[in-house]
Amino acid sequence: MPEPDKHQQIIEAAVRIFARNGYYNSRVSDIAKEAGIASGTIYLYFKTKDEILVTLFREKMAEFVATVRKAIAAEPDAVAKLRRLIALHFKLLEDHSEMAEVVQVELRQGQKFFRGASANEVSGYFDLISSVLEEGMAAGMFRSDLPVKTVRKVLFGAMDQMATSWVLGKRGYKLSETAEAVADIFLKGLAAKP
Amino acid sequence: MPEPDKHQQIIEAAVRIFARNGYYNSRVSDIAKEAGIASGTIYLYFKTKDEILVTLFREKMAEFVATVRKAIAAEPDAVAKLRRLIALHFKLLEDHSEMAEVVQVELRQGQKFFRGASANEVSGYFDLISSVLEEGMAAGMFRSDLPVKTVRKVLFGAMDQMATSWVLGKRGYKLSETAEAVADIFLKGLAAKP
Amino acid sequence: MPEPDKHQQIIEAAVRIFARNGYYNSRVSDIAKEAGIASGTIYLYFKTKDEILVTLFREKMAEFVATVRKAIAAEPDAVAKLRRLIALHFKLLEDHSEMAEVVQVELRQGQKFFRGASANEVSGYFDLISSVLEEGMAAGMFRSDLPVKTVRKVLFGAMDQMATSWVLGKRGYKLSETAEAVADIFLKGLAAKP
Amino acid sequence: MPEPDKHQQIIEAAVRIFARNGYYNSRVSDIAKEAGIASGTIYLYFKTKDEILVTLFREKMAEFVATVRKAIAAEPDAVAKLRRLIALHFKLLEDHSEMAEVVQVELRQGQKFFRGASANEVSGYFDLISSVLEEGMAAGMFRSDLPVKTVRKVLFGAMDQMATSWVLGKRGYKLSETAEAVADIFLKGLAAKP
DNA sequence: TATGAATGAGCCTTCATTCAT
DNA sequence: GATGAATGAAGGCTCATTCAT
Repeated sequence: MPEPDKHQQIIEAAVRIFARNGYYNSRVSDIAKEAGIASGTIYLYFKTKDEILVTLFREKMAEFVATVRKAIAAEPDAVAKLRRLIALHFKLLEDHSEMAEVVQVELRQGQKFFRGASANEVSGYFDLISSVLEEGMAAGMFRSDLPVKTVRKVLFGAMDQMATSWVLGKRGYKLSETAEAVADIFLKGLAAKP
Repeated sequence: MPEPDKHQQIIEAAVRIFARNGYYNSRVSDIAKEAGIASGTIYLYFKTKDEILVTLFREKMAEFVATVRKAIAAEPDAVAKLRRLIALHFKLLEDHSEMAEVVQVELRQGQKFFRGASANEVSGYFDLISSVLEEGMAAGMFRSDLPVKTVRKVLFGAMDQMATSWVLGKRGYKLSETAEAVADIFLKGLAAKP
Repeated sequence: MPEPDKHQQIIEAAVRIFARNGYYNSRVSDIAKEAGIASGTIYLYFKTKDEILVTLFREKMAEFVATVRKAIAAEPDAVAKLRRLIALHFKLLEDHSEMAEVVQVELRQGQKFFRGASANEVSGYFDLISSVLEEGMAAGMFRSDLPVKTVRKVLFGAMDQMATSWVLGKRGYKLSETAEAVADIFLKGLAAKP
Repeated sequence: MPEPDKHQQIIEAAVRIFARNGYYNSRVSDIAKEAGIASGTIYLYFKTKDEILVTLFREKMAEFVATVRKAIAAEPDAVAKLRRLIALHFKLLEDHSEMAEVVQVELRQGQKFFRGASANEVSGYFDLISSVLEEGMAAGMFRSDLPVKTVRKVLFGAMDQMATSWVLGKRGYKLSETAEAVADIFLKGLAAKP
């Protein structure tokens, strides 16, 4: 009976290793060493090296989405939900900087990440964002003259780029402190008011 | 005397091959075959496989930035420039779909791309965007109460995500037709007007 | 736990392969096949192909010197020691003809052998020869009017050339039977006595 | 009509290059550059890279033997001839230190040098040495109780080792100044006289 | 379950040699 | 003859994966 502990150990070790060296420059044996087990043992829990990456992302993403979903549920309206979502997106990455490194930088491996299994995981988050947008439109708080999909991509892209930039810049400032500005642009736009 | 033609042949072949298989799943010999030359010939023009990727990006990016810069120079004001920039960003990727594949998907190899030499190339584009934003702020067309850097990241992130999504979705629609919606959100914001 | 057996297997296989084809014309995979293992296994025991050669020489040389040292210790005086050393030098090469092939012919790779690590191993043998010479000089059995270093080189060179010539001549006679003549020339000289 | 000049240029360039980097670490293109010609031109004068080495040795060796032969012809008897031969052997190497590097160190490539064509060239020198020895034996100046071949090998080996040692020791002293000691040991032997 | 030694397919790169100009 | 760009075979080394213990 596979120990869930060991599974988790491997995932956590992989996060650290991938964050440090990148996926292609990490050996399975590096992960094993970091996890304090033999490299063969990895294969009792994961079929391939790729599967580690995919599983890691799947699980972390699910956790992430669950946390965000729960948090925004407590907010009174779509605008508040949106602000909370943005703030939390940044806060969670900030608090898990190794994971942020993996997600923002290492996981952007073409074939492996964007296509393939992980697509499904990401779409869970996309759906969550979309639901907030739709709620806001229905409530008349958000404009309804734009395709939700486009709006969702614009918002996600904006947050994602903020995060990537923060990771690449060696995390030299607090990502979460930029949340309000991002929410503000997204809600009110850049144009000067007449 | 190394022919510039051959250099270009190799770059173009590499774009096609990387777009098809991804960088790590492309053999140098694949590129050579695609270019119709012997694999050893590659090494008369590039020191390593990595250098092909980096050079490819550098040159294509420089071209891209030059094209955009020239186009927006003709526009009368910052708002027009911004709309033109967004439209062109999408149009150029649309017209070079293999390059788009490489840039949006394959090139996101952590260590190799974001860090390293390519960082400089990207920042050329970032600077261009920033200059438009600053021009608009100076002219009173854009809000001045937000950090330019943040605004720039939001815009770039939005465009980038639109592009990535389009590439991953097998380019099943016209990316350039989404340009106006993106510009609109960015300028006017999502919030419903009172 | 890396098996010492396998280390030795590889060394012995390498001796046979190098003796047969020469270092530069031997593939690592040839050694692996000869040792009855997979070629990747070699790299669990040696970092590079070069390291096999160097290690091989180091170990065999240490063995050689130890054997000679032990044998001459039993001899009563410097002349007897010298004769024994010459006889054993030849006998040992004769009994390990593949190793002789490698040492006399293949190992004379400029950069790799003479310079570099192996220099230290050779000097162990040189020191042993020198100590016998010095003992003989101190005892008044050998002339003291000549630099020990020169005498040592002359002796070693003479033995070495005898060995090389024997190896190149396909070992068509018994090398050890020439030992006495060599010792005789070295001790008494070529000049006719008045 | 192949220019003899170009042939010689290539040989001289090869001596310098091989002396500097060793045979296996020298590229044909290095030799070409050193000779101030295009690498393809080499192949108008030599069939292969190997042939350069072999020819180089053949020609230099022939020159060497001719010089020594002529010099000793002028000497009155076998002892004088022998002393002259030893002195000249050292002197010539000393005066052509790049060639010495090649001959003593780089040329000792098993398969390529000792066997194969070069064997013939060396034997010319061996014959010359033998002829002096035989002359001395016939004249009663040298002992006749030893096989000429053995005596010849001992002498050549002694000289060769002196030279090798001098080359490896970065030529930090004058090789030619050791000639007398070598001759002395060879003629009178090491044993103390009663 | 756990181990880690062993496997061997895979690939980048080098460089002697060729040949069209 | 001279050039040097082009060729392409060859091989050292890595590392994900397996499997006997």
